[in-house]
Amino acid sequence: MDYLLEALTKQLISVFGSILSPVSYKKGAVVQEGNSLGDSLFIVQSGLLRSYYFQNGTDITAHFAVPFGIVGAVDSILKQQRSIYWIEALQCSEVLQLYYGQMEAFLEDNPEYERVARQVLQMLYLDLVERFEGLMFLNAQERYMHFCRRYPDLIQNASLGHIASYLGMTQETLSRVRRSK
Amino acid sequence: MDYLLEALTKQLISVFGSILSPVSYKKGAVVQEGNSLGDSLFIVQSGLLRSYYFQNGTDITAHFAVPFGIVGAVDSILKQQRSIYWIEALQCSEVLQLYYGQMEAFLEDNPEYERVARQVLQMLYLDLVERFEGLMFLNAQERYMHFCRRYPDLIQNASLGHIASYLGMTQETLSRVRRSK
DNA sequence: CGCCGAGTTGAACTGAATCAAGAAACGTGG
DNA sequence: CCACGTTTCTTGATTCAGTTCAACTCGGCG
Repeated sequence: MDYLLEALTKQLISVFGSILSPVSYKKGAVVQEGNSLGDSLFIVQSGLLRSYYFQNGTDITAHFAVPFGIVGAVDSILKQQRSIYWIEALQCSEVLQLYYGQMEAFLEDNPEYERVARQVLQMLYLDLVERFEGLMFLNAQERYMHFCRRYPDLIQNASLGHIASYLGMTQETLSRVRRSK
Repeated sequence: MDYLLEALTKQLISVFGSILSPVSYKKGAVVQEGNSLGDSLFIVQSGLLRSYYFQNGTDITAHFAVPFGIVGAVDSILKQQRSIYWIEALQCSEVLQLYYGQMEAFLEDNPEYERVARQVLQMLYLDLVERFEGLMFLNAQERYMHFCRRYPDLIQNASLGHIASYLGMTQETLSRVRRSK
């Protein structure tokens, strides 16, 4: 699954190379403010980012982005509205910033690359299907085990609370799950 | 939200018109067998279809497709593998069948229409985000109320069990939710 | 040192699942 | 048109996973 992501990301970099800007963030930095127009996607080269939003005042992790991963305010980009998502660097990170407007313009001129954009979206979609089914059919422990297999590196680098909200459980529950296995 | 879907579907019909085949199904008909290569998308013109799959022997509704909606074995199409989804007509229905292979070939020749395909995928994605967040943050009653607002016609045409599994609850729970409000 | 955020642990509570039994609705054939 | 069996829906009693709330531990770091 992840080699697929890697291949796709490399393709993305080679196709959009001319409009990508490398940026570095240090640990804790805000990459993109919420409640604003999120105009970029970020392709992670090293480090770790997280997107999150607030639901009744509590911080909910929407997505973790590890190397070769992509993160962005998808709602803002797809719906042309202010984003609910904040993006922050959980570790010192290097990313390639891709302005969505520039990408659109580029694709306008080079529609033969639309396919790559579509594949990125397909990947996002399939990812979400997996998370959705996890919520539907797996209990807290199973979701966590699945997460550990999928993102082994995150277990040390993301905090309990961040992971718990990503998995749709309280941090107390995740803490108990961890102890019990 | 739904006028957007309607606009997109009309665009889809006008762009791919030459490779769409009208087909009719009577109530209860199997539109596409599961466990096979699902090679088509279906654009609903009238009636009601449902896609579903089996999870530990129980029938889970993945998607309802009302007029202007689209249904297909997305897993099969995106991952090139046998589909877990079955598609059936819940009412006598008229659809436009779009063979995915033909669509790919068509897009190969006319990449300027890739954008339309991407928009369809975006819509599927945003739909799924909404369902995901519903599962995360809403209780059984809230999910059902949301469903009623979104698909008012389905309440009479789909069975309790079909709706319950779509919403991620048992049919007993849905029955109680209905009584209580 | 003492504070502060992050994680742990405990006890009580709760929404929904499960299991089991009936009631209603439905269609099919006599 | 009724009788029958099947499927769909309802209702009740019980159980359980996970939440909530509250207190406590631990490990830095000023």
